[in-house]
Amino acid sequence: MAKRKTGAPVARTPTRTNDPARTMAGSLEVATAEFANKGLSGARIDEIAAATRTSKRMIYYYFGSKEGLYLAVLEEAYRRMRSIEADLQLSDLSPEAALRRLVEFTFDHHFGNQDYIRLVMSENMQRGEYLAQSKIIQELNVTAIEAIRQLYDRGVAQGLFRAGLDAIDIHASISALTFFNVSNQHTFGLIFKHDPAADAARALRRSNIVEMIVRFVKR
Amino acid sequence: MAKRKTGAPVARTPTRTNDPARTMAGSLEVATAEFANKGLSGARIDEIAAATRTSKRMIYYYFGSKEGLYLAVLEEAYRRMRSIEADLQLSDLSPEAALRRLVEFTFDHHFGNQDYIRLVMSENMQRGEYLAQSKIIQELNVTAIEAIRQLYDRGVAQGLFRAGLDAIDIHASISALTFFNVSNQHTFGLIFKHDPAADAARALRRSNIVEMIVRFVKR
DNA sequence: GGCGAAATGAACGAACCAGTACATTCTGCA
DNA sequence: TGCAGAATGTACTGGTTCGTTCATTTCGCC
Repeated sequence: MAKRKTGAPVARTPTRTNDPARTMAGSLEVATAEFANKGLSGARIDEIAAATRTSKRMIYYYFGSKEGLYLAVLEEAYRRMRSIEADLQLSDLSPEAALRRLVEFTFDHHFGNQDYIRLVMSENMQRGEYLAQSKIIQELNVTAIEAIRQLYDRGVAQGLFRAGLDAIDIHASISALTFFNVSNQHTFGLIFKHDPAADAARALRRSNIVEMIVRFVKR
Repeated sequence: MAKRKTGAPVARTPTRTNDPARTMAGSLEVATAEFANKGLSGARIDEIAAATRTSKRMIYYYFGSKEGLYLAVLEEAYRRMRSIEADLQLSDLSPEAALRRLVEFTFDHHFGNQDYIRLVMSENMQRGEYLAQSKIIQELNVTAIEAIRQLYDRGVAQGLFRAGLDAIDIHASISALTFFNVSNQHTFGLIFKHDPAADAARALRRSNIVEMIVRFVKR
């Protein structure tokens, strides 16, 4: 468990090990969970520091302020999201299959990354104030839109999809349906179907969402 | 502007007027805006008090704690929402017309009550912790579901809608599409179509959402 | 018209929390 | 191998914020 630099002087009491990269990465990871759980104003720097291998002093050293840390967390979350989304290979599927796969993937992905969802919710509560400061965000949704546009255009060309739709609009619908499913699970799911067969209910919801999008696009 | 109880003694300097109902109502109104704007942890009791005709002392007198005030705000918001939703007269429209009207209404209503949306977002950030304490909430969505179920059953009976769908699921989709349109406007709208012709874009979005729901339900 | 309870006002306190001053240790490089 | 700058530890502070204490005024009611 104890970590000791090889060849480090045996003397000296607990020798410190400088590792900026680890320090920053560790802070970011803990901060992501904290901000996702409690939002910007609810999060506590002291708590983040306590859960880290490092100290509050270091967080301010690297990120400057609570807001700076929050912005770094946000950017990192978006970055991660984009890198995953890029992996989808839609071009070698038929338009409809590609669309189904995209929706299914988005649904699963949102469900599997609730911290990301909560960060986005939090940022919307701040009216996008911090996101507006960041360049990196702009690129994210644009690539998602592009994927849809290509797939959609193929579908129209083949006479499978009806023409005149907007890729942005389709993207908005997919996001809305899959995002809400996670973001509002507490106020919405509170009323009905609780735990019993939650997996089955989710699978049903998933297929309904796919169906809804496909029906909207098809001729 | 100055208020003076009729027949009150003319002597005495600024005579106080006890008015519990006004005090509570005023506090609730201001608190609603504050909580909607900044969330539970971001809101400040002192700021709420400062914006009221009354004092912080009174807020604690009536609501006990910050959380108590928050819960009262939440319940009041839900109550108001329910009373408005009940006004919809769907039974004398054809099933499809009724469905369209319901979706349009929900869309407009969410757009016009952004404080409510933000309160719900906030509550989801708290994982529904406070909503769970409240009885009144349960009833709200149930009536909305009932309205859909009736309309849907009529449509199925007339052979217009396909059978086998779940009213809750339809409600989820309507809510998701219309809620997201407001809740995520900042992180989503940031990238594309800004102010120019925002109204036109919203109208288009609205009709697309209606279309999507109708297509999903129809045979 | 007076009495007890409800309602209100002003100021205070104790905890909390973002951010910092000061001192020390490590590390790459000359 | 020694030094300059980067990285880190400790302890503190100044302001904020929820909640309360103490005292007073108003109101319903008999």
